[in-house]
Amino acid sequence: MVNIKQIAKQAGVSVTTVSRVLNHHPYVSEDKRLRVQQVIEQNSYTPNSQAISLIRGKTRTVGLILPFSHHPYYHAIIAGVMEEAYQYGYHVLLCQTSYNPDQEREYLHMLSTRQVDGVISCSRVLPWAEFQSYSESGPIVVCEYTEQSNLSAVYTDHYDAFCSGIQYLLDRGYTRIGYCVGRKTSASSQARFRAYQNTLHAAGLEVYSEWIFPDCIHMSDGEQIAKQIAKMDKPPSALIVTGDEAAAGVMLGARQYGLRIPDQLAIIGYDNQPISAGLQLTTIDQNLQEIGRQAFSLFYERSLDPTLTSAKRLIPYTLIERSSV
Amino acid sequence: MVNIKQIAKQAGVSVTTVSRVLNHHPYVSEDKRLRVQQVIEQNSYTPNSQAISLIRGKTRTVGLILPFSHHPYYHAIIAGVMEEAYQYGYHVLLCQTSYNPDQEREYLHMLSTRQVDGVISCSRVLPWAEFQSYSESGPIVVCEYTEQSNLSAVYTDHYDAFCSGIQYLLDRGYTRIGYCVGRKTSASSQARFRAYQNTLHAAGLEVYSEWIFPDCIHMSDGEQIAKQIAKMDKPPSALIVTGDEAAAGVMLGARQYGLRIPDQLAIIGYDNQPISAGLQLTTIDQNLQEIGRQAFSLFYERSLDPTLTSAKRLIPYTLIERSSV
DNA sequence: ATGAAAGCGCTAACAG
DNA sequence: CTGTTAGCGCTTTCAT
Repeated sequence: MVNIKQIAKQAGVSVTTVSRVLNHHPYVSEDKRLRVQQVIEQNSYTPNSQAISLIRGKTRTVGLILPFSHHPYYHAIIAGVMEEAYQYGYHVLLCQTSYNPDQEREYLHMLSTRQVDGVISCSRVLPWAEFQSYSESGPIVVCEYTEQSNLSAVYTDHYDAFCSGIQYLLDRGYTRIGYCVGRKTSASSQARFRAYQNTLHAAGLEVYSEWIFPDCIHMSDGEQIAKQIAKMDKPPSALIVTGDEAAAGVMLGARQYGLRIPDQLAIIGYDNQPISAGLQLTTIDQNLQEIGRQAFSLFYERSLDPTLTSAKRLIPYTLIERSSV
Repeated sequence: MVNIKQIAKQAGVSVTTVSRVLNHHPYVSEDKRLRVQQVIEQNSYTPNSQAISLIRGKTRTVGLILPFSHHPYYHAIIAGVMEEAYQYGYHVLLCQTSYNPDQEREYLHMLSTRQVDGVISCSRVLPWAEFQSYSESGPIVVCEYTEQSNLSAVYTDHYDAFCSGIQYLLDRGYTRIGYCVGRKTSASSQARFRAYQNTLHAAGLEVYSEWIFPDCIHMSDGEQIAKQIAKMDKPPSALIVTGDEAAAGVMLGARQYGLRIPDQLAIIGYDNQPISAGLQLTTIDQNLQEIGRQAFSLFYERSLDPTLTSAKRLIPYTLIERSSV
């Protein structure tokens, strides 16, 4: 592997001059610049980015932490982050945690070891205090709501979005409303539970805990839930499912188990994934790609100017009406 | 940021000793080891990985090149690569090319700049000769068939898989067989065309070019094709669609445009994605996750032992019978 | 068992 | 405009 020293020698100049040519500095005579460039070409020399990262203290890489890379929800965010990162010449290091706190620590730790300039997290499992402590080593952006002062955040108002989904169902005469979420303990699931309680209470309706289905993430989860509902004595007549993939599962399961949509079961999905368009599924689009883009740009701004304080960005959602309600 | 020198000073030892402790070398007295470890803890010191990469000439990172991160096909491969990479303590850098040759070059170039130890490519657009030239700087694995001697490859026998799909349809009495592919010019599409021609000719059937649909990648593409088919004077009665997402689109479109499945249109998908299970779609599973895993392990072996020559690995496929045929 | 010193490949004062 | 020099933070001979 040829290095800058050898280039300098071959071109008969100092390494500094080579460095200047490399970095497009002014004050290099035209003939030397040409000579150096020629030698660089001849040797197809390229600077070692490890050395540059070491000296500059920057890697132009951001870590993207997610629980698993197997779900369209994360793909949408990945796509948004990648799009923006590419714009600014940054690389994205994929960090899969499987919700394992040790693995999460390990990845956050890359901030301390300067392997990445910052981190974007889609799935914190560590307690906020510990999680936040890593931000001493570089900007961290989370894709969920937080009040932690050192963390930047890009998020959907899940409470509000859920209320509006429920209200949409109420407005259309549905009174037996249920919902499906992913991990019950997540902050967004808790916000949704509050939204559910408050909106139904306000409408003078009762809340049945049997109509709340947790651990509904993949298509197969949705199918199982449809199966359950088909057997219930007192089934919900409408369902909000936080994720189009799972919602699609409910739809397909409903078909299998003889539930007509939307007559017997109305469904609102989440995220406006391609599948929701295909199935004519009404859905709440929380604009995941935009969340990814904004997450990167929040990281980027703070990376350029470390004196910047953390920022919070609320991303608006849209209810997309199709024919599953 | 505290460095090894400061740790050494605080612990009253040399940097060498600290380095030894860090790297679990023998020949460090127990008391010094303890002292050093304490100081490391106190300062929550972590070695700078840029410096280590620089000195070792390795980054423990592999670049994963793909055209876009917006399709379940790539997610499955990503998941496989990530799984294996994690096992060996490697990181994965995501490199999105949008099929742009310049971008592809740029990413391959990271091999020369030592930003990654190797590259796994799911989407080569550069000519083989140029593409292969980058392998001088490190191992490259492609997820497609190639005869290039310096490239490792993990691939499905697309010719064979396609033949068996067509044969499956022929065996069930279908004679008007068509198919959908992604990019028509890709090597796999060409193999499929040959498989199509040869198998149909062997069966004494004619080949209609109108039954070959290119650019069928996303769900919406599939829907459009169903629409076209519904309008055709002489429509195919069976279709192989290389990708379950697109196949799902065809199914859903078929429903919309009044084609019964499988009576009026039989469909075989590809990849055994979750959606195919949901829709009861018969599909050819080319085991994408395994392709990802093997791709990493091929990279890994060559990275450990650079004298190793390139390897080719054929991954078997399976036809999964459900009810769309 | 321990440390001094020489780099890894590059950038950036500083001096000319 | 150009080159000398001192590091960036770490590992690794080579002495001791």
